[in-house]
Amino acid sequence: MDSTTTNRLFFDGSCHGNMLVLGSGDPVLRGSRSFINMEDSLKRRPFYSSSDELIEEEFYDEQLPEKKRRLTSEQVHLLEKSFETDNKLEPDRKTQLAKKLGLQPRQVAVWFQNRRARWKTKQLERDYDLLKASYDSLHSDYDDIVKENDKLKSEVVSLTGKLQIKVVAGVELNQISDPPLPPEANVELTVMQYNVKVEDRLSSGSGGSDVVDEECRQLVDSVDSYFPGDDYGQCIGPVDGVQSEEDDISDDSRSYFSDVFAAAPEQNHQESETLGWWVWS
DNA sequence: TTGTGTTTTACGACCTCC
DNA sequence: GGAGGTCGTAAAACACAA
Repeated sequence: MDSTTTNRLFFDGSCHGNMLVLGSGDPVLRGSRSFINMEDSLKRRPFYSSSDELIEEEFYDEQLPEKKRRLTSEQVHLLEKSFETDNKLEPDRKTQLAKKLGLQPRQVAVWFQNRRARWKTKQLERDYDLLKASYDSLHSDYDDIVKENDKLKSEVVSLTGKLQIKVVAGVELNQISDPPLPPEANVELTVMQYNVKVEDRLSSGSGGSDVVDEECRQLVDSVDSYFPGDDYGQCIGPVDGVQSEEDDISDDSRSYFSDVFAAAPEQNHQESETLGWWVWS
């Protein structure tokens, strides 16, 4: 048992001779208490319930252990009202309150100390709740942005793939054209149109099957799901001026995608870098 | 009734301010 | 240096489920 524990052993009765009797219907003995530690005997302080209960001084028993008792609801109510007015306790106010409540000034001071501690705990809980609500809101916004980001990314990938297929189509059509299309020709064919033309050519018995590159056919056959791979680059030649009549895009967009086409083989190897900033986590 | 968790009262140690 | 504050904690009082 440490000194603190020892000091907290109470004795019923007080060297100061104060004795408190029970309030009506209250079984709690209202005696004055202090510590058992002899070194602290001079620090002993009596407890009081109310000033008008300080009677029958000779009734107390020094041999009985002190009982810690709670303040009455009236005392607590008055203390609470005072606390609402000001949570700090000036000496005058402390004295007045103690006198009014029939308590030791020290008890009033301790009550305010403990009350401030409880208030602080509650305040911390309120602050935590506010911060958590704020965090949850931000997190929700973040999730929405990530979803929108993913959606836009997949849209870009899909559109880029489709446009690259059209480039391939333009190149192959040029290869099988008789006579070949001039390099600067503006190839305005959709993938569907390309497929029809190629099939017509192949079915004509002209021996054109040797011309069609099998790998490039595969690319054409998978327009919707195709994502640029390592093989498609070899099928792509100079593509300046290629555009589709189906794409309702601005001049700026066109020039952007032209750059994409020209850089496609390189992009194929650097895609993760190119799109890296899209990814937040 | 009893075991257990929570609240309240009270204290010591330490810190800050005048 | 003293008064009064916070902080951490002990222990009584209290609430409540089993």
